[in-house]
Amino acid sequence: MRRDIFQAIADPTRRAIITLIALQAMTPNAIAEHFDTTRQAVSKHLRILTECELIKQEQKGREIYYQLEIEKMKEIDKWLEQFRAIWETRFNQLDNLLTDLNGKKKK
Amino acid sequence: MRRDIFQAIADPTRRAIITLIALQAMTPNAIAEHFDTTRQAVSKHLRILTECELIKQEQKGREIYYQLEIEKMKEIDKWLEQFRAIWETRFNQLDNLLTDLNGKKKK
DNA sequence: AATATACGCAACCTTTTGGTTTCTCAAAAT
DNA sequence: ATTTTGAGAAACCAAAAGGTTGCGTATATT
Repeated sequence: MRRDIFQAIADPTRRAIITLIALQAMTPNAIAEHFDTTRQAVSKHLRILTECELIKQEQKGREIYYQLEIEKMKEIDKWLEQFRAIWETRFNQLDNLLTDLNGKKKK
Repeated sequence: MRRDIFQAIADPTRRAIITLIALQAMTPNAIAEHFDTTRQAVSKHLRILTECELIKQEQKGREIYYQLEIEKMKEIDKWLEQFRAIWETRFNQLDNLLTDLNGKKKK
């Protein structure tokens, strides 16, 4: 069973859950109300998200509040870093090209 | 058949392919040499990546070079944006807290 | 004490995924 | 002209994903 962040965010429902609880912790029932599935299905998604440590639980009486581990989200950002370097380079190349063209014009 | 970027980058082999061809276009055979699978398996991954427009092909004789569509990668970045806002806010809150503590110390 | 609620867990089912093997076709090499 | 090489397409398969229903248990409510 592969369980990493990229796997976790592949599912659109899970991405929606992440967005939903990003600002405030919620219980499985409360979350399920936002979707067109059963609580159990949501519960499964929550388990997957928990297993890859994207969310954490906090028990309050018989209710369990799920909260986003925002720090973990940075791992995606970290992976993107290598490509960001490329698209910024592309931008710089364009920039240089424009500068060169300007230079030629001025000559 | 769901075919979006998040789905595409969920597979570790596909992420590796993306990284591999990020800097220079490669043929399926050349790509497959880097992995422990058959060319056909790689070919399937390439098809999925092509379908969600993360890569594009360029035919040269009987060889097909696959190249990363770096622009498409920005869509992931775009999704992350909402969370970046949160983790920067958290940082600011911490910053404010530290400032407050400093203020109290100074009093 | 009895009932209702919140939740996780397990069993089960269907569809999707990731892979392999085989086939075909077009371009290159001999 | 024949053979080799690069590559997509199709058929097939095992494993995983995503969902459902049913059950057990702990906490609240009455």
